[in-house]
Amino acid sequence: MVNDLELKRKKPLVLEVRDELERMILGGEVPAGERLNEQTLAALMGVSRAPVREAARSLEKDGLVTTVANKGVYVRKLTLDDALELYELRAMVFGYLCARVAATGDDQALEDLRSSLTRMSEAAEREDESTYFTENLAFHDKIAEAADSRRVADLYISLCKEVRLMRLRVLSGPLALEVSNQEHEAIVRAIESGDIKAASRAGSQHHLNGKQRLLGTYSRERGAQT
Amino acid sequence: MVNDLELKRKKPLVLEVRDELERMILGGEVPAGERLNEQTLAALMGVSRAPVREAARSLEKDGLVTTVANKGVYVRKLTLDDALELYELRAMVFGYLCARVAATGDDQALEDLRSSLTRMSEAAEREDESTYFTENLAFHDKIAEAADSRRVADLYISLCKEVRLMRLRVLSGPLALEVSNQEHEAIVRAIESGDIKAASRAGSQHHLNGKQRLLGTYSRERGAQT
DNA sequence: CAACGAAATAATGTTGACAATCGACATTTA
DNA sequence: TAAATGTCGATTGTCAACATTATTTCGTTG
Repeated sequence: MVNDLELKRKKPLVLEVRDELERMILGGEVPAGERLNEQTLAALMGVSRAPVREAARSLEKDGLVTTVANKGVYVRKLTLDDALELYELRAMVFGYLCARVAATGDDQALEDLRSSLTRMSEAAEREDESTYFTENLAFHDKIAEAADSRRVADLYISLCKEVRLMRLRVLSGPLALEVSNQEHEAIVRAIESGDIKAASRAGSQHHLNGKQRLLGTYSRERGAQT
Repeated sequence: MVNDLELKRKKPLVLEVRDELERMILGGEVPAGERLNEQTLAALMGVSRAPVREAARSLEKDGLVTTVANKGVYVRKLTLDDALELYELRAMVFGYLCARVAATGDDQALEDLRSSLTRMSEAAEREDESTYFTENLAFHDKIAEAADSRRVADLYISLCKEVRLMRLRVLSGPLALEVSNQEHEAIVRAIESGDIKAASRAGSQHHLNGKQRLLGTYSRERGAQT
């Protein structure tokens, strides 16, 4: 439930609202294409409309919603083509990030990545998709951070959130987790070796493979439909 | 029949403010790092603070300003490293856009690009840097539009604005214009041929060359400085 | 005289009310 | 009947006032 962001807040009000809205959107509580009513949401959270507006603008910055003048903000609806483009763009950006990490050679970051790798491996063996999912996000975030490029890292994180709008489950089934983590390991190896081009390739390829998995999922669903 | 003047007058207030602020920032009227005072600007433009805030958020979306909680919005200040990263990111994205244009094969777009090319060539011969500058922007925008990918095109346009924050004049001198336009022609040729990879390479290389020109400018300035 | 702290100041954050705008529905007219 | 127009309701856009936070100033104290 979304009721009452209590008064004992420590974070700025706008962030509270923003996080709540983001959770609702990415969690699928509000379907794609749905309009977000300012005053309704403001009343629900017990705040005024201004912070809701600010939060909506913030979400727009991340591509989660679109604003139509005099009409309101709508949860962004992605077509399959949009998603495929996002995958390609994200693949490029991630390749760039991996290359930068390989170039800097941050030992601490590498250690973190390694431990993240083992946690994912364990989750994959247990077929614990939920844990794998969150740890997977953390792994990618860590690479983004280690690349030491605020601007590009923010873009990458934003792109990942956008992709999540489609609420795809391409990472389901024990095999998918295993394959995905092998790609992660390839990325870390390339970074460790300091081979910039290899790191870029491994990073890009990881998301491009995700795109192929997505296409596979869709054609399978289409085949199973009717 | 549509009356342009009336449309301009009826343009939403927020856009009015946004464009004015963008003009002031990109035009260099307000220096980088400067704080934008909400009520001062509101009073200056004869509006309330709300539209100024909205406009500021919009500019933040494009990376022209940064917002610090409880302190205000500041004109983004780019370090040389930031700019170099932006050049690389922009090069990737532009390569992607060029590849897409090559893949779609839009004849109308190609014709527009060709005519833009000749206009730039003429401006280069006249050493008319101002005209070349605006036509150059239009050329790149056209490619972004023709790529038929709203999301990526917006990102690219946004990146170009960000780069302009540094107010660099890498495109000065008759030779620079000539060289730049040769790269443009290479891009169009690659697109015409339908060679996707060549188009991607040509597009990326164009901005990467720009990065090198920027580095050259800086080292020259550093050399002349002391 | 330097250093610390509290009050004054100025800015942003937040609020509720009002105005402008858009879509839907009803009414009129050819 | 159907097209055009007028009205109504709902929602966003805008505004001025208040609350909170950060900074600066200035007086006190060691």
